[in-house]
Amino acid sequence: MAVNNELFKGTLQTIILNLLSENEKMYGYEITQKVKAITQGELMLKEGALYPALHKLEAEGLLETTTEVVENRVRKYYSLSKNGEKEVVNKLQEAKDFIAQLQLLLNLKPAI
Amino acid sequence: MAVNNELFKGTLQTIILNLLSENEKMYGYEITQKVKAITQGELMLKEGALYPALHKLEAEGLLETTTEVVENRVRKYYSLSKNGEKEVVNKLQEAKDFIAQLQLLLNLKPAI
DNA sequence: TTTATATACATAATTATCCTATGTATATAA
DNA sequence: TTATATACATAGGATAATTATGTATATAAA
Repeated sequence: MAVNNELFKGTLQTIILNLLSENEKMYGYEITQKVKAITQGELMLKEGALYPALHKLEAEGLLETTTEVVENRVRKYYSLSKNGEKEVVNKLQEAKDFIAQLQLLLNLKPAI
Repeated sequence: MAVNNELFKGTLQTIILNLLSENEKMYGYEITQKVKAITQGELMLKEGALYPALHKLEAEGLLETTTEVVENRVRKYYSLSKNGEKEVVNKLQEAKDFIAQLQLLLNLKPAI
């Protein structure tokens, strides 16, 4: 029973940047598997969404890459640049604000 | 300081349906003002997003309309249909699941 | 008086983001 | 030899929202 992927629009960059803030370096396929594991298979990050997003973040200077060959297959590792480290803080705050506002709008505010 | 509207993509229908589950009937302009008030001006619901969304929900049979003339201006009131009342429950659950997964992915899970 | 703002609806054109489908390539299990 | 997993990449299409524009009335400000 997967979640409605439509809702995750706009959150992909934040998810990628946050994963890379917790792991020194990750490669694309690894990111898809990590997302799958964290959400217990509910969110399947598609290649057609992931790779363009990674390329865009790299073009914006938020990610840096190194390539390694492992078992005759090329792996392209991504890691946060200095700017990426700064940006992930902003993106996470944006996400927090977004969730707070959405909970307000939908009356989902948990009684703490 | 407005939130990143990009993140709200996909949540608009849920927001509209939820507001209409709390109010017997609302008209478009009223919905934009209500959203503005709830979020204290952080989320500005644009007409170009709202009206097409209302028309779509009506076309799907989730909303019903009545028109009234108030101070020489036409108001088009929207209210939940029977199907709309059922659908708002599903949409809210989807939103809850989405928020939970996003909090997991971004390590925003509050320590309860 | 005419300009700006608020109210009230609507839609066309553009932009952004994601998904589906497809392609290349290696390794391993069935 | 077929399917599955690993690993990257991109073209084409779908969806949804934004921007811009249009119509129209009422009122406050300049």
